[in-house]
Amino acid sequence: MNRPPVFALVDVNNFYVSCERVFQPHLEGQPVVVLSNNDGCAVARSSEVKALGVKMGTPWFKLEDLAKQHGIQAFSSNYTLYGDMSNRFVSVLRSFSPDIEIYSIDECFVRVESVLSLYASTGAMGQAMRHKLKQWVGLPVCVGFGPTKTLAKFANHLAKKNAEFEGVCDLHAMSRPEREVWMSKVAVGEVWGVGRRLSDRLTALGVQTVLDLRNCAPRAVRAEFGVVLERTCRELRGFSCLSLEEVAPAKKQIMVSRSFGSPITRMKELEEAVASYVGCAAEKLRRQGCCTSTLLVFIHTNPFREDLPQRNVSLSIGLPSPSDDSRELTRAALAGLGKLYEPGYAYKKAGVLLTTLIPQGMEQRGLFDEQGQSARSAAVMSVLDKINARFGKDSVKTAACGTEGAWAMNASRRSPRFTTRWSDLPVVQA
DNA sequence: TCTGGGGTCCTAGGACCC
DNA sequence: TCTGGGGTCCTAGGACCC
Repeated sequence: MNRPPVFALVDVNNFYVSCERVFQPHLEGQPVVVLSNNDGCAVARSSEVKALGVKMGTPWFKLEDLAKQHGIQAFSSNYTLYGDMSNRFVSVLRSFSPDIEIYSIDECFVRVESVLSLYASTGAMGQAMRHKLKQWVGLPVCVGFGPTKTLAKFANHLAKKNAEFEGVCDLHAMSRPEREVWMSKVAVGEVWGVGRRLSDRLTALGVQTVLDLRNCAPRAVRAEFGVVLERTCRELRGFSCLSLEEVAPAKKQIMVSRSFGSPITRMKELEEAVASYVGCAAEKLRRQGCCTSTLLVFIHTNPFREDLPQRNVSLSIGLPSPSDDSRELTRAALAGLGKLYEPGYAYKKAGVLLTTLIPQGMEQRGLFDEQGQSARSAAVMSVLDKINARFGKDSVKTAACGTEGAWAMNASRRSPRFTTRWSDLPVVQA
């Protein structure tokens, strides 16, 4: 029963925009963008907006004229909504196959060779996925099938860009010459794992299309570009090098950083922002069941304002013994911030990075730690997390976070949390 | 006026060990 | 004139992903 692997890559079309449309159906067919934090850049575009030539990551202020002209509707990021919709997306996919890797908020790899016999064809399985996800969750997806992850990604790309596939592309169903024709039509930069830099270097060497890269000798690719691209090359040739990661590996670092709604000059506000980020990072840390022994704090000014003095500094702080206690981490971070802060600059962004993450119970305790201290700390943090889980984020936080939030980011265009707050439930008129 | 956030992996070089 | 071999750990920087 050792069938060769068949990977499906299921990807939601314009995920954030599609989530907004589920609860605001009048947006269907309209040009819509979703903006990054602080309403900075366009990070999701409806097909109507893409057709206007708007590129991923375009700053919103550069788009406003075009938006007025074409009636583009813009939304602030509503991560609570997108996260919840993502969970629903995954749970529907699990009804097709138990072998799933959640690759990103809007994409899953699925191993399907063990369940394909339930369908008339691989393509039929793909259409069944599309139909069920649209009906149950309201999200439009494309599906690509291939013998490796990289090829499934490529198939998904074809399904997205070419209407004749009707949202599902199965590379197995093609003849070899047919596959090669498609590979010769797509630029090498579209391959998963080939970014701008590699794409430029490859093109300069005459490797311009997906087919060109597939036809390279893997050994030569390794010598010139390293082991990562060699794997990509082998995957394009149909040898599976990347396996399905069903259990998400524990994070190796936890980062929380934000740009401010408006620049900050005062220490007090920086402290509040950093304390808030630490609280958020510490909560993630506890959810993963880890503690940390190193914490990095950074602050910087707005790099786009070349007319203003710039400051970009960070400090790594070692803790006397590993901790997951928001209060201890906050103390350490604020002490570090005190050393970084210089008046006279307009700070635009700050952040916290937890690096050395150690599983709970494996930590090396300090020689002079008091007995029982850790148990008390764990009890307090557990209550804190329970209250916030029940009554909403930030119901309880350290006093260092302040209450004014003058530094908070802009999100004036955010839609309601339709699926996660009683007060935001959509109302259906009878 | 206005430009996101959060990750991973690989490599090279230096410090240090026996 | 002439100075080994094998290894780990850490950091910084570069590349990639969504």
